[in-house]
Amino acid sequence: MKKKETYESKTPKVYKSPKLNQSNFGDFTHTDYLVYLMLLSKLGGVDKNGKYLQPEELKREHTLSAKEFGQMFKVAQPHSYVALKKAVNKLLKTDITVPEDGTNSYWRINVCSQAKYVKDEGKINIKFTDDIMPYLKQVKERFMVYNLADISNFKSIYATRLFELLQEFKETGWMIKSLDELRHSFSVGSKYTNYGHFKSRTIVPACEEINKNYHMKVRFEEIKDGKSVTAIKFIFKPVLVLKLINETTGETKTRFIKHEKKIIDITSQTKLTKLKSTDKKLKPAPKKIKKNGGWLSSVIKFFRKK
DNA sequence: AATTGGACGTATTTGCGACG
DNA sequence: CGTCGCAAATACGTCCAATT
Repeated sequence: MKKKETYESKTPKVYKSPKLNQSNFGDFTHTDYLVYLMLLSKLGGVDKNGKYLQPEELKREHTLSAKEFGQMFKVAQPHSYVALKKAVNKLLKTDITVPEDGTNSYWRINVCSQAKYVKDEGKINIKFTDDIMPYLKQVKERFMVYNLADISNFKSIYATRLFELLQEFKETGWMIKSLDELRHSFSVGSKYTNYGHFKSRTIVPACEEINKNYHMKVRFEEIKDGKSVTAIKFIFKPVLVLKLINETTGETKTRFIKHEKKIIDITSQTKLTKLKSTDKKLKPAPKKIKKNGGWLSSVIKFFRKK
């Protein structure tokens, strides 16, 4: 029954460097963005030993079918074709903007150099550019990976983006972003110049939607400089990190205890009023796990300095 | 004078079924 | 697999009155 040497993860995962994660994606609609993410999930990967593949080893050309897209995001059949078609246009026309380290400059890069919609087969072929590859380099520090399925229930792009941003800090439990950074990552452009509008139309609904789907308890505080808000501090339940040590071999492993997914009652889904804080608490992670084939584990929390 | 929050009308997206 | 077209849901721009 057990299968070894899997090259492709059964659950599609998105691999990104923080910079790519923080990038601005122009005028992608939510569906365009999902197509882009799904393509990214085909790009990254691990080898048979579970090691991340480095850019040189990655395949550049990928195919995405309307069917698999529809299944992943529960998009009705006819619509997924249209979605792919439109996304092809966007992917070719739009470039993404990535902040450069230590400066206020931005790089604008194209995601793909070729894209085609294969008629009668309902799929797209795209070829990623050289420019995006460095951002897929798997460096240990804060490299982020998450399951595509994790975001499949989000309806708004801001929820998706906020969720992605929070993934970088999932072990920390909080994240501070300046308004400018947020506006950049949310790609709002010149929209919502009024802070109140920005808040009520992006930050608040995004937090609500994430909490609707996960026991994550995201909330935020406004950080003010004088009277005006300049940054937002997001606070949420961090994931637990289990460090496993094999006493006999001295080998170590790391396990993450993710946020529990909420089960959404489909019957009441149409009009979800604000969820009361009767949410079940996260199952407390065991402080000690019994010896299990030589693996002894203890809970270690990691803190990261900002 | 400049900022904010609410409200409202319009434009854009999305969901869905019929159908070829 | 793919098109069409309509209805519902969201997103967005803008105006206005209250606030500082």
